[in-house]
Amino acid sequence: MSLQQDSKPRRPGRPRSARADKAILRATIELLAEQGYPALTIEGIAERAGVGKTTIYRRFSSVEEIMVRAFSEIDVDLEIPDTGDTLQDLLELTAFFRERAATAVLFPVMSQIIGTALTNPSVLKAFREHVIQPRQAAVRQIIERGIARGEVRPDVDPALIADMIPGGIIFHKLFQLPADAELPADYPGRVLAALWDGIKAR
Amino acid sequence: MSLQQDSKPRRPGRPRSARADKAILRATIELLAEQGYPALTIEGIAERAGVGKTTIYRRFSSVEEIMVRAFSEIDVDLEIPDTGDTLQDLLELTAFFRERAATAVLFPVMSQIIGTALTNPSVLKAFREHVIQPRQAAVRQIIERGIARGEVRPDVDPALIADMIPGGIIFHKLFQLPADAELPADYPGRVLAALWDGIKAR
DNA sequence: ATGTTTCGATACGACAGCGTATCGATGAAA
DNA sequence: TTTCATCGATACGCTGTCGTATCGAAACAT
Repeated sequence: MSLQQDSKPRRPGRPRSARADKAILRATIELLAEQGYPALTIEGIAERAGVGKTTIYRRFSSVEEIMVRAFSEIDVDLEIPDTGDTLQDLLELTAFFRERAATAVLFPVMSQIIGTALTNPSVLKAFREHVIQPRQAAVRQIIERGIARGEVRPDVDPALIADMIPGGIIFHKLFQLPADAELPADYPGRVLAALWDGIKAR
Repeated sequence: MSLQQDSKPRRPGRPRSARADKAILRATIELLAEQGYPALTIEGIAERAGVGKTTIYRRFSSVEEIMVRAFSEIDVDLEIPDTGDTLQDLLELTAFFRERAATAVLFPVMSQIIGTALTNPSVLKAFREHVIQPRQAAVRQIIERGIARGEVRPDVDPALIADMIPGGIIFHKLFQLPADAELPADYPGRVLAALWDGIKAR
């Protein structure tokens, strides 16, 4: 038995192109963000990625599979603020959320995922795991740190706050702002002003 | 000039069927909620409504037009609680939101609208005007009443609260709960517990 | 050099939904 | 009774996407 048996089976022939891999995933995210799920066809992805349909079908068997993979590859360049002050940490994290909600990619992608969730639960699942959960974990961690330091009331549910901060932001952008408008820069501060007195230690 | 000139032009021939009108709009909402936007085709609506395609094309020129009309017809059976106590009013209204979010119709329809908004802004607009705005106005009215009574801090922004309450609920249901799960009955109370100390008068 | 696999490109038949046209029947006004 | 738009039903050609097959060129191991 070779020691490399399952780590590097090394099949013969021309290796799969890593370039094509990236181009497919990139084209998928971009198409989804720019033109929406209905435009996300195999042929459309292939054309945008500069790749043959064959190359896609050799890797994936459906658009949904490509999306799931694309979300798995999203880099979570998410740093959890740690200034020593809970309110300041929350402010910085919320400002980061606002900045990302303004991004030309993340917000439209999320909207498409929401719409598609009814018929594609696996796509929603991947988005939850790779995009939503890290962000919510960041909120929870800050709150838990605050509780440990005595800055936050111990009976505050971190998960609830992790719903309300992004929930408020997303709702505002979805249903209040014009489609092309950005969230006001003072919105994070206003959200936290409404919440902080309810959760801070007394 | 006839006095009835523009109120009842009364064209000759067989009148449009009000029965068909209702069946089309009803089938549209149901199809959207059950199978999603991709399944919302003219032929699908016609079949479900028990109506000929001709009958639809005589009234609408696209699926989007039907959706806009369908939202305009949604009955806003929304009563604004008025118990004399602001927190109690908010609790009752939030409980109503929770109940509706559990509905088999409203929540999935909203999800489809969000997904479709990128390519169909007019549909989003109609949904905002006929579904979202009345609900947000209810929150705002309760808050403003509370401010007038001195129960709520005068510097609280009613619109912000009107974002955060439904935003938190929707976010939780979208990204936290399993697809078929209902919001816990105590969720409204927990949302308000987090907010109330931040907005109540001191 | 040879063998094997992937590359991008292209062609194929199948299918679904589009928007239009046409049908005889229906319902209300004149 | 006559007139006429609407009724549900059905057929039409068009288009876009599907998934598959096939091509010669390219890439890597032996």
